[in-house]
Amino acid sequence: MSDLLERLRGRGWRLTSQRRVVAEVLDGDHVHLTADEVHARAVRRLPGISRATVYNALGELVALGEVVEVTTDGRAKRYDPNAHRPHQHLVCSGCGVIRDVHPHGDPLAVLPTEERFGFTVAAVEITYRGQCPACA
Amino acid sequence: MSDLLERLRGRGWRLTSQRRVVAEVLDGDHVHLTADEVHARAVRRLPGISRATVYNALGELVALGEVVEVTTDGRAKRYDPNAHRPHQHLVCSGCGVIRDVHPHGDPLAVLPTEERFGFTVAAVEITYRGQCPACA
DNA sequence: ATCCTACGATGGACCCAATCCAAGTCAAGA
DNA sequence: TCTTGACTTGGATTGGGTCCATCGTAGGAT
Repeated sequence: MSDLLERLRGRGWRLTSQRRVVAEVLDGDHVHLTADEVHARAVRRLPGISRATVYNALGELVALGEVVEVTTDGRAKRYDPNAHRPHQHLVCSGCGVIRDVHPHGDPLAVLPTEERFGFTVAAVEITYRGQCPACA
Repeated sequence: MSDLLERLRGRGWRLTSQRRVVAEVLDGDHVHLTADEVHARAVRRLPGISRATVYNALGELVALGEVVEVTTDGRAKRYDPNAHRPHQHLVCSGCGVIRDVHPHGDPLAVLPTEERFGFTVAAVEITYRGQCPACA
């Protein structure tokens, strides 16, 4: 975590108590929190921190590549702090729980050139859907 | 299209002029429209059709498996009438244009058993991201 | 240690997509 | 043709997110 804060400072990120708390919340649990959940946890550590500030900090962390946004349900975006380890997501259609998963091979490789329509393809996001053991 | 309407009637779908128009709009162009875009086109054919009705009809078509919802940008959901031909999506990070694509092989097969955590995996959604020729 | 100032935080208004609801309408079976 | 339960309507409401004017402060300069 201090690695993260150091990295951010090195990039000219002004280190405020609010930003520190948001970064700590994301680092604390290896989960997929919504912005409101991040805000709720941040408030516990720093009462009075505003929702707008949390949104700002999350947006900056995403822009800096430290956190990735995932939208698995068409509702609130979720923030995944595991940005430096490439992975995909497995989502339970029943309860919505999300697990990080690692498919075999390079997911980009299975898209043939003639199916790329001249695009320069840079990234791929995969969502596997099914029922978790508890919901099945 | 009349196939679709017949199929829906066969399933007890009460065929109203509004539902007919929504189905026709989706069938007309092979595109990925937002609910508001569907509404705008539906109004041209049936002035006065309400947004709520369009949302209702779209939700029913999705539930019936005739249309799939796609959320590629965290904003408005898009409705893809090409539900019976399995495919994935290639999205331009610049202009947002969406193309249907067909990767090689079975996308489910690349997820090893030990990465499924006991889930019964039923479906997979893949979004490839890159720059289209015009934006590159 | 103190000052300066540009960058960050605040919260309340605002926006967009979507859903809800009570009242009115109508498809289609009898 | 009648009847009725399913469908439509539009206006209010919700949920998630953004905007903005004002206030506060991190951290470099002195």
